[in-house]
Amino acid sequence: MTIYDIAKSCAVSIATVSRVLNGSNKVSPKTREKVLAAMNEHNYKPNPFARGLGLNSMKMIGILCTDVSDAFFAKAVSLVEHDLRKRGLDVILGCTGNELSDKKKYLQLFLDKHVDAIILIGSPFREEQDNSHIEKIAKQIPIITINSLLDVPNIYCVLCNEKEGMQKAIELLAKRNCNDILYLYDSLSYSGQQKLAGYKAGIQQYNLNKTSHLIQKIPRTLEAAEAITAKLLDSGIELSAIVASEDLLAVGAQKALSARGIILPVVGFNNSILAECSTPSLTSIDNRLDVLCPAAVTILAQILNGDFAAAPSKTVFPSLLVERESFSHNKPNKKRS
Amino acid sequence: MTIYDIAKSCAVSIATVSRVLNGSNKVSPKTREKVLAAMNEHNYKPNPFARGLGLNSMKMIGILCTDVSDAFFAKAVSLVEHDLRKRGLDVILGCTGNELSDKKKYLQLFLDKHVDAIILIGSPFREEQDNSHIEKIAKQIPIITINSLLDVPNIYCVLCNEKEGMQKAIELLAKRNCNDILYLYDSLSYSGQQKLAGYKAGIQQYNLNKTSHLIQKIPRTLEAAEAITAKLLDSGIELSAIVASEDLLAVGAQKALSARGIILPVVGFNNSILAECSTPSLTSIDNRLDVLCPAAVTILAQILNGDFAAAPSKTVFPSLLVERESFSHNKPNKKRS
DNA sequence: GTGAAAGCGCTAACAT
DNA sequence: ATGTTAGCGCTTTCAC
Repeated sequence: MTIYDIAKSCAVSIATVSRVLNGSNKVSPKTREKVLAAMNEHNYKPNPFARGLGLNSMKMIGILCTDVSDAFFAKAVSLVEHDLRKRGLDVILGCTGNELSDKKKYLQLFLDKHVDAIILIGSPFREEQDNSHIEKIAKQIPIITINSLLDVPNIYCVLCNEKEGMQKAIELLAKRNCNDILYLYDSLSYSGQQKLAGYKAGIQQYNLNKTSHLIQKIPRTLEAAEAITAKLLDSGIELSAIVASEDLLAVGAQKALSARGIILPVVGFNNSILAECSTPSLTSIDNRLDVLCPAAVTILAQILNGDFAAAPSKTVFPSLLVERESFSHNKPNKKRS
Repeated sequence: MTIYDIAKSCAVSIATVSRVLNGSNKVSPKTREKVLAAMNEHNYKPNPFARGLGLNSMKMIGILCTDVSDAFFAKAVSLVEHDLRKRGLDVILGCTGNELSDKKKYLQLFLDKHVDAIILIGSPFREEQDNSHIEKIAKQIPIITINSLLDVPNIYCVLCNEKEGMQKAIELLAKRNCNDILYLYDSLSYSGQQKLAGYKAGIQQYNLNKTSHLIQKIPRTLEAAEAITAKLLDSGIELSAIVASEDLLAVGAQKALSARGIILPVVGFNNSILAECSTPSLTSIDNRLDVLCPAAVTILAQILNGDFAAAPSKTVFPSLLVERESFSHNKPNKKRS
C-alpha cells in the first residue's frame, strides 16, 4: 500500500495525498476527508524510509547514556522516552560505557544515522579536558544535555543545582551540631565537581572540620564505601555525619555503621529506590529528573520547530532534600536540647 | 557526499560503489580497494534513509519493555543493546507501561517503522487471555521474548527456569527446618505464575505448611510488603521464612522483620542491586539475564541471516540461587543442632 | 567485473 | 485547491 494506491482510490494525485499526510492547509476539507477515509480504510502508513529520504529526517532522537542499567540513567531514559513519544518522536538508544573512544563512536554513529537531535544523559559526557568531539557534532545537529553543562553553541543544558543542594544538606547537618562530616564520592564528572563544591562551601560557611581525611574518593561500589567507612570508624577518627555523592555509597556507609551499632546521620544523592530500601531509609538529595527531563524535551521540541529564540541554552532547577529515617533518626545534639 | 561523488572520484559507476558497500563479491579486489580508499578519504557514509528505501530495512531492532526505570528491565535493555550494537544493529526503544492498548500501539508503531525484529522484555507482554495482537505482528516480523513464553510461529522465547529456581529455594529452606514459609508476590504474569508454581511445588514436595494465608498477593511496593509482613508477624502467626517474587518485596519484608528485631531467612528474586544493598544483604534468585540476553541476540542474528533452522523457538536456562546474609545469618534449627 | 537505467515511496517546486 | 514532475540516494536487474 503506497501513496499511489491511496491517490488512485480517491481519484486525486499523490501530491494531494502527500499534502494531507503532512497537514498542509492547501487542501479542501472535502478532499481531505476523502483521503483520510481512504487511508483509514486501507490502513495506510507512509513508508518511513521514503519519508526520511524526502525530508531528511525520520523524527528520531538519539539518547545516549553511559549505562542504562544504572538506576539514575534508567529513570532519565524512561522519562525522556515517554515525553518524546508523546510528541511523536522516536527514540534510538545508545549505551556508551565510559570509554571516550566509544562515546565518540556513538556520537558519530547517531550523526551518520541522521537523527534529528541527540540527548546526552548525565555528566559523564562532559570530558575534563577536551570536548571538541561534542562541539563538532553540535555543529551539525542540536544536542541537549541533562544534568551536565557544556557552554557550546547549539548545545542546550538542563540541569539541577546540585551544588546548592549539597550545601543545604551540610547546612542542616551543621545546625544539628555535626562538625565532622565525612564526604564520600566516586568521580569528578561535572556533577561530581558540583557536589564536592557544595560540600566544601557548606563546610566553609559553617566553619566545620576541614581535615582532608574527611573527603574520600572511592570506587563506585557498595564494598568500597563500606570499607572506607569501616576503616575511618575503627581508626577512632571523630565522625558526626556522612554525606555521599551517590545513594549507593551512602548505603555502603550505612552498612558499616549498622555493623557497629553506630547511628549517625547519613545523606545520599539521587533519591533512588536504594534510598527507600535502605535500613534505616536514607535521606537523599533529589536532582529532579522528573522536572529536568520534561523540560529537556520541551526545549528540544522548540528547537525542532525552528523556534530557537524560545530555547534557553541553560536551564537550572533547584534540587530537593528528601528527609528519611537516616536523618531524623539521629539526634547528635539530643543531650543538649 | 553521495554515492555519486564516490563513484566519480574513483572513475567507476555507482553500481560498483554500491557493490562494495554491500560486500558483493562481484568486484575485483583492485577496484574494491580503490573505492574503499575513496570512501575513507571522503569519510563517506551511505544515507541510511536511501539505503532503507532500497533494502526495506534500516537494521534496526525494536526493544519493548513496560518500564526501563525498573532495574530488571533496565539490565536486560542494557545487555541486549550492547550485543545488538556489536552486530551493527540499531536499537529503538519503547516503554509501553502496562496498559494493553499502549502495548498494542507500540507494537504497531514499530511495525510501521519497519524495524527488522522486535524484542519483548519481560513477561508482562504475555497477556492472560488473548495474545492475538502479538501473533498478528509475528506474522510480519520475527519476535524474540526474554523471560516470557509464547508458543506462536515466528516467536522465539529465551527464558529462565524460574519455577525450578523457586522450588530449589524452598528446598533449601525446608532442609533448614522452615515449615511456615510466607510467599509474597505481586503479579501473575507468566513469570509470576512460574514462581508461584515453584513455591507450591516445593511446599508440596516437603510437605510444609500449606495454609492459604502464607500466600499473599500485594502491590509491587516496599510499603505493601512491609505492611503485610508486619501484620502477619504481629498477628502471632507462625513464620519461619519469607520468600518473595521480587527483591523489592523481600526488602519490604526485611524491614518489617528488622523493626521487630526478628531474624528469619528471606529470599528475593532477580538478584538486583537491592539484594546487595539490603541489610542484611538478601539471598536472591538470579534469572540469568547475563546469559538470556546474549542468547536472545544470537538467535535474532541467526533469524536475520535467514538461518531459521538454527533458531530454537524456546531456549531455557536454569536459574541460580545467590546466597547472602539473609540466609546464612539465620539458624532456625540452631537450638537443635 | 562493470555500467546504464529503472525503480523504491515519498516531498516539494512549479504549473494550472 | 489540485496535478505534474523532478528529485532524494540508494539497490538491483539487465546488458555488455
